[in-house]
Amino acid sequence: MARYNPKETEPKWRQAWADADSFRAVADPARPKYYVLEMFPYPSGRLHMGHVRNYSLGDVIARFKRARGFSVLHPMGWDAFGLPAENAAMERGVDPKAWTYENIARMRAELKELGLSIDWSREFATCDVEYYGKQQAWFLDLYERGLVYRKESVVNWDPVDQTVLANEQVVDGRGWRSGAVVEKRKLNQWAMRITDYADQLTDDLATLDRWPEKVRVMQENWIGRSKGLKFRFHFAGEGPAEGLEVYTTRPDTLFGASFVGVAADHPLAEAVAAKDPKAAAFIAECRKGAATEAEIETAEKIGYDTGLKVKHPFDPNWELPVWIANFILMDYGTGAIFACPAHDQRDLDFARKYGLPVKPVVLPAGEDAASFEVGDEAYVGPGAIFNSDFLDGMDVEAAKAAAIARIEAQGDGDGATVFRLRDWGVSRQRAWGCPIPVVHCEKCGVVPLPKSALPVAHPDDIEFSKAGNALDRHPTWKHTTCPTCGGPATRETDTLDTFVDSSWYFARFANPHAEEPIDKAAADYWLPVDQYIGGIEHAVLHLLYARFVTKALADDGQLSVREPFAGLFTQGMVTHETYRRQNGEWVEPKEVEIEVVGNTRRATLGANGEPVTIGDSEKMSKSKRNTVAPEEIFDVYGVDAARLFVMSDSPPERDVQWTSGGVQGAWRFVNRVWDEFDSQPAEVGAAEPEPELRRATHKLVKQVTEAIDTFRFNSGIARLYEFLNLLKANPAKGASPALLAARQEALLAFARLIAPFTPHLAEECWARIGGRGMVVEAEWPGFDPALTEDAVKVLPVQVNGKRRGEITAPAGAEPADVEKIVLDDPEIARRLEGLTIRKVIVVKDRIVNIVAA
RNA sequence: GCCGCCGUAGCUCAGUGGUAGAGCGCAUCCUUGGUAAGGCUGAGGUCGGCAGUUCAAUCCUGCCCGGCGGCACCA
Repeated sequence: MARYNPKETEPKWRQAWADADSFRAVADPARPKYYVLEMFPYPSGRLHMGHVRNYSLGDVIARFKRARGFSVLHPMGWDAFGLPAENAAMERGVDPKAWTYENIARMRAELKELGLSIDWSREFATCDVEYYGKQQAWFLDLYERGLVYRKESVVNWDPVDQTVLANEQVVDGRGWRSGAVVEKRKLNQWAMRITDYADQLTDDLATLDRWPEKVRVMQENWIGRSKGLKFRFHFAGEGPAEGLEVYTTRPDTLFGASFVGVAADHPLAEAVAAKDPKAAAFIAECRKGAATEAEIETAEKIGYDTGLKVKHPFDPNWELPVWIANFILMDYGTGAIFACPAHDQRDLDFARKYGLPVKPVVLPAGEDAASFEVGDEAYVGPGAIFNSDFLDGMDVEAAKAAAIARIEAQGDGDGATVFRLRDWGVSRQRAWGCPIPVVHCEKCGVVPLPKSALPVAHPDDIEFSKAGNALDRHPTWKHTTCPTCGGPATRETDTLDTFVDSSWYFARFANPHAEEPIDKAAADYWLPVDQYIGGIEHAVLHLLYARFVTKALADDGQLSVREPFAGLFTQGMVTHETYRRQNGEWVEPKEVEIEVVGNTRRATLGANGEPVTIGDSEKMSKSKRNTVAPEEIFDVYGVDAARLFVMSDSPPERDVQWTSGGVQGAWRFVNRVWDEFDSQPAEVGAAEPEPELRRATHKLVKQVTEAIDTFRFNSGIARLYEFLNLLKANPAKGASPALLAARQEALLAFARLIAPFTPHLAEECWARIGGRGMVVEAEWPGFDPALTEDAVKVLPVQVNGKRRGEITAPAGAEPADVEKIVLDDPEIARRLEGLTIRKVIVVKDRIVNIVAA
């Protein structure tokens, strides 16, 4: 009996797959296609357990679908532009390009060691000039279509990274990478008109039925579509001639209006402040506070009465005061509102504070119009409109429509849809990114380059010793000539947000060597991605941008699909216990020794026996030092054990806690599986297989197949563990020919069932028992539904709901026959002594319950 | 405040309207030429709490408690 040795076995099979070119994706019209993609990694230089989990999950799907006859595309690439390379350049004086490609080489080797079924012939990095040059080409196409534009705008400026951030990259007022408090700056910026697609991006979420509900809700909230009315108030007396435009989603409550409010940054507020020092002081106060989201949320509502009045749109004799209020946002709607305190909590808080009228106009069902009052809580529910002239008696929706119609007829405004989503600012003041292919000419202004001038590549000698944009500092690179007039011009030195790089890479994988950015025929075959896998942290960043770019490129005729990812799976994190010394320093798991006494665990520092505090299990991170290096695990237990463990211990969407005991358990399983295959004799004869094991095998195939289909990988693995115990209970040693035959059938199935999880072990086992070819070429095992059911059922017998015994009956036995067996059973009869049977409930093949008194 | 997920053995998690499961850990024993290893056996659970529906609830329904995540002055 030879011990299983992954160090020899695993590289051997990886070489065999490579030699056979097993994972090359081939567009085969005779077979259905399946595109599996995991979010591509940033090449930090080292693989972490999160990668191991992410790519193992995708590999299970890819191998499973291949075995089921699909033509599978499972590619890999590198999200390779970005700040870490520039930081490394600044800190260590290395060249960012060389640094990045060295990291890629290291990580590629590690990923290959994982034994992933990837078509490496399609690999590319976003920093390859062959890739970003194509990105420049479609950037120009979108510029042509008016989807890319330049504007001066107030932007989020990260003072640490010295670059602009998109709204999506600002979290709680801080840069998502640097954590620095973001400042506001006015800059000339490139932007993409994602807002042109806001409606489609919202509507099409409904078609993404294989996305997690959670992600769809997050995107819907982020886009924030609302339908309402934009209209103008006319001033009574003093005030700008053009009036004051407001936006509302509640035109039905117009007769409950109490005042009109504008944001502190609103032009009207600024105009008032120019003449009124008190107003100026108030605005200054509004600007002072409100640095972080948390402060904005808790800030008290304050306001300033400008003294201006506007006329109510439906009653020229009714005048409303105009206030400046801190709770109104300039960058949403028109920065001005009409307030109906009875039916909006913010307006109500404000009205109560400043003694403004509160007039209810929506009457909840069951309330009386004469007595209904609003106290400290605004009524926002449905009801009948009252106190509202021509709207009286209508429900909320009808009144909205009627009010909008009246305003439109008066020429004061129109029904409008407003979004929270802003255009996507894509300029970054960084050198290590995709250069924006335009020049600035003194005579012609901003001039896009012709495609013949592409790619616009980086210079090789960028100098990174200082912060800021090294591309802009370069002595010669930016100086060029204008393609229009031939005069002197300077290149744009901003580069594109790296989220642009990742917004179309999945389409490039269809044919990464194509002349055009996207090989349409290839993309038509492979897209959309059937199963996309990655972390939930990209729910509104990458996943929204990729959807937008897909739609924009589809409208430009470069793609046929309008959604890039038909299925999305968001996997959980890999966590580990945290350990701290008495002085609070974090300690790495490998420095800690754990002692188990009964049910309590004690930790000490291996080096000196100092006690260590065991903390919660948290996401593996450098800062808390609770990481486990994949390569060290591979070295001790092999790749298969590591893959198996990250998938066995939790459902894929949940966090998985890494423990040394857990991986040892997986390692033992690997060995026990091998023992079982190794114990099977080479010649098993041709006997009729023993039926019990045979049934168990078919049941197993059914269960594991369904578990993989529904992303319950841990559950499938649990079934495999159980089945191995069953095989051990039916050993080859001393087995009858019938049992040996059943074992052979079981093992042939088992090797294929474990292949998606532990592919190297599967090959070794398959070869050991004489499987034909390699497992990667074998069909997924089928099962006979009739054999997944037991021939004889053990039925528990309950008396008054409590288990009192069991009987055996043939599968599918009729209730009357079962009842007879039960009543003939002496043990049951004893339990029923002195009782009258009122009812016997027989659930076919499941259970019997006797109700007796 | 709103929405979602979760609560089952000491730990991490499966599971089902009808006999409560796995891995790890723990205990006993065996093996001592797989040996910083292997194997056998076992203990351990009012399935978060309280009601309801049902012949029968860990599972369905409602309320409550606890944990996690997302959104939130968006008119």
